[in-house]
Amino acid sequence: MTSAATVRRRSRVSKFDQRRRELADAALLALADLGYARTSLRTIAEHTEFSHGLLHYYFADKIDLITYCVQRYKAACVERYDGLVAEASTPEQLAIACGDGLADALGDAPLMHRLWYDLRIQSMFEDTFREEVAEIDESLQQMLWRNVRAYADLSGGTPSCSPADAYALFDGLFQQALLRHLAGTETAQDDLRNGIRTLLPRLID
Amino acid sequence: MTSAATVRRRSRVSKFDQRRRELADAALLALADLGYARTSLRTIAEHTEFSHGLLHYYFADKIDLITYCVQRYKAACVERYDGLVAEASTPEQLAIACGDGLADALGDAPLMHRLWYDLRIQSMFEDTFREEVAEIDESLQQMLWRNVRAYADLSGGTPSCSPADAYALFDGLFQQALLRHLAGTETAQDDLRNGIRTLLPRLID
DNA sequence: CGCGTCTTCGGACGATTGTCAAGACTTTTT
DNA sequence: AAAAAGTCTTGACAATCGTCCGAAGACGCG
Repeated sequence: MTSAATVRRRSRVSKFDQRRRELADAALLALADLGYARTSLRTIAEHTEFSHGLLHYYFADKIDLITYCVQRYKAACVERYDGLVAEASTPEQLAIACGDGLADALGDAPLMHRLWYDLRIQSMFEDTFREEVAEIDESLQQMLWRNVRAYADLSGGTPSCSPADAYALFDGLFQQALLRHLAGTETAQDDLRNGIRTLLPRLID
Repeated sequence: MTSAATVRRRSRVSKFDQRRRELADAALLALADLGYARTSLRTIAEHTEFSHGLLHYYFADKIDLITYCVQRYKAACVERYDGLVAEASTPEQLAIACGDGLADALGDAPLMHRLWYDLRIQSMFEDTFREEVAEIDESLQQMLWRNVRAYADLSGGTPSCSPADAYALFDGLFQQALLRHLAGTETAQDDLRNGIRTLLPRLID
């Protein structure tokens, strides 16, 4: 195989992958709008400039598409939260930054977070996504644990709970705030901010 | 209207309601099996001894049925958790009892709790159940708050967070444990037990 | 018994679903 | 330019969905 052929082939493959990503991103928008239970392949296609038949050219079936969507979502999550470990010189600053960060995330993209929780629940019924979902949960847990450790360092203590427990506690606050936020409660973001800020010191000895 | 007629009518009405409850309970089993997204009226009927047409005799439409299911579920929840405030003479005993209680609930009926989380997510997409779901959340929050207050009394302190935050934290631990339990993690129940036991003292000043 | 009301059944409907295949259009290769 | 490969549209399919309806069964009352 010549070098030129390799480049050409690579280009085709990458174009194929690029369209896959494009379609998956449109599908994510549809899913965020309607939720897993109410999203069909045709409504997904309506979120693109293409027809519904094309989806089966780029994806084997619906499960394949949604699995790929979840992976895309995960990539976006990791990328977004990777540089999110706030820089702060005092534990109070870090706690505030952490609360603000999560409250902003809640306010900026509530529908995407709603979708994430939806898919995570679906993974309890269908084991097709289970693995992917578990990986996302894992990376979110690690992201949060970095913050907890940074807070412990700044305050001169050590974390007094497991990373899994810390993540579960933060996630509980976030999900409850999302629930209220979508129900129209104005104070949901502020409550989350305060909840996070007061939670952090509780996790340190 | 004669007295006899009243009795007859009452009897008819109560028989009508009784069958509604019966069908709703069967529907809950189907929902617990398959989840909201995958449960149709015909699969619900297959969980009963009746045909699918009967469902529309007792319920106006599918939303009516599921709404009634959620109400039934709520009634069961409140009844179950109302007498669950453990009797303990030391804070340590109460913390252990609380952890054991939630861990047992997780182990006894994981599918029902999975359904609860599913419906709570659906309430974020469809506002039909939103009210009912919020009421259930409220009662669960109150149940947990009774335990937190009892713990505070026994340990001679006062709760240092809001009821909503306390519930969110407990719920986060429970949901994460459920996720792991259904994924096959053997230690999920024990982790939940420990998580609850160590969480309670953190909420008290 | 006969009549009327309450229950239940089972088939049918139109709409929607996931899937697929045949063909048209576009781009690349020879 | 011809041929080939890749991309996209369209229409159809079988299955399933929620819903509705006519008829048959069950039951109570005169």
